[in-house]
Amino acid sequence: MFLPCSSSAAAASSHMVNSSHIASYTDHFRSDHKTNGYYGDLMTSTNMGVPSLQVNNNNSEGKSLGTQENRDDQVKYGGKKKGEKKIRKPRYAFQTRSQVDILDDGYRWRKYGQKAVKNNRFPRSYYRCTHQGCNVKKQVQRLSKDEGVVVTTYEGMHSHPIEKSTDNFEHILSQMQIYTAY
DNA sequence: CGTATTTGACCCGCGC
DNA sequence: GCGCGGGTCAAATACG
Repeated sequence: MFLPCSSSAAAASSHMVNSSHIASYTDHFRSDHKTNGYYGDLMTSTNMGVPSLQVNNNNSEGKSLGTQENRDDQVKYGGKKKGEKKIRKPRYAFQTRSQVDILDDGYRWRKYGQKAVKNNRFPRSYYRCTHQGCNVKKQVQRLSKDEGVVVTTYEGMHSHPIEKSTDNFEHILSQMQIYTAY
C-alpha cells in the first residue's frame, strides 16, 4: 500500500501505548476457506520500511481475515449486489498517537459519514477514496479512553498511484507511531 | 461554480 | 417483529 519508501520516522513520541488492542477488528472472518495469505502480506507491508518503530505485538490474534471482496459491489441500499457471497471484506487497523484525526496518507479521501460509537464519546468518521473506480474505504476513530490515540481502519486496496507527494507523508510519519500491523 | 463536508434518514444484520 | 448498532446515502451546506 502506501509507504513507498522507508522513511526516517524515528521520531517516537514520548509516550506510547502498550495496552492497545486492535484485534477487535478481526471480528468476522471465519467463513470461506478462501484465506489467501494475500492480505496478510498486505498487512505486513504496512509496517514495511518503517524502521525503528514499535510494533505492538500484544495482540496475539492478529489474524488476517482471509475473506476476499468483490470489488464492484456498489451496494446501495436500494438494490443489493448480485446476492452472491456475503463474505466480509478484510480490514486492517492500526492505531497511532496523534493530535489530529485526519492523518494524510497521500490519498484523497472524501468523508461520507460519521457515527457515534457506543461506549465512546468520540465519533467515528467514514472516508472513501475519491479516485475514480477506487473503492477503498477507511474509518477513523478515537479512543475514548485515551484521546491521544487514533485508530485507523483500512478496507480494500488502492489500485492507483498516490496523488500527493510522499514528502508530506514522511512528514506525518515523523509525527506518528504505528503500533500494530495486524 | 465545482468540490468536499455535514448530517439526518435510511438500510441491514442480528439478538431478543 | 422490533429495536439497536453499525454502515451508507444524499440533500443541504460550507468552502476554495
